[in-house]
Amino acid sequence: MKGEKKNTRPVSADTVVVLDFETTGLSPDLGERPIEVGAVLLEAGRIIDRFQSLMNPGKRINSFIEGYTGISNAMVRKAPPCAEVMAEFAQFIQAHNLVAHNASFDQKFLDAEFGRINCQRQGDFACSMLISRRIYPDAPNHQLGTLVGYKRLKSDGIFHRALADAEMAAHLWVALLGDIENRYRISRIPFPVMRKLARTPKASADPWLWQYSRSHADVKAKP
DNA sequence: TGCCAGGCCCTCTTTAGGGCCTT
Repeated sequence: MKGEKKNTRPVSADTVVVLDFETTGLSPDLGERPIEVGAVLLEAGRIIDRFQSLMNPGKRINSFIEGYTGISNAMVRKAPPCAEVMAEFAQFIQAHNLVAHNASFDQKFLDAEFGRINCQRQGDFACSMLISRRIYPDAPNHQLGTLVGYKRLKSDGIFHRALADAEMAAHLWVALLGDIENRYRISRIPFPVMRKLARTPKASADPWLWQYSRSHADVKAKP
């Protein structure tokens, strides 16, 4: 698929790229590589562009990953190499801020692959999983698929494929923003505040958000 | 041959251990 069109959307406070990697394993430090990347560009809570590509990791995919993702060695054999795909992906994400579910995982792989092609990430990462743990403490668990069901979010029923997971994470991100803004009566919560929320100790996240709400009363009232 | 990550978060904690989450 790649980008539906060349992404020239200007970076703004209202744009964020939600991304997901499928990989050969858990850690690039152990030589694992991506086999697929999927991402969507959100603008003011709406998906306005998509990116998806398989890539050839230059190593065999083990049977667990083949079963887990449905991505086979035969599928990636004819795919472009990681370096080519990641160079295109860098054009897609530009300097937009980034979101992923368990972002530390995707950040590791993105930075490792960008390092291989001498490319530098400009946007900051926020983690929908860490924020979900703070905003949805009563969810059965905080796996992406569970949260999609818990919040009755849109899903095409495909899991563990990069674009499908990125789209679900995007819907979750929009739900988080809406629920925080409604619960704490904040008109628009900035991306840096979401990043700070993810790093706020879980037990103090609720009072911290109320404090933030009170200190930003000038933007509290919704039209 | 067998094993391999790492940050977060809770608790039977803090001089630690184990589950969660990502593939």
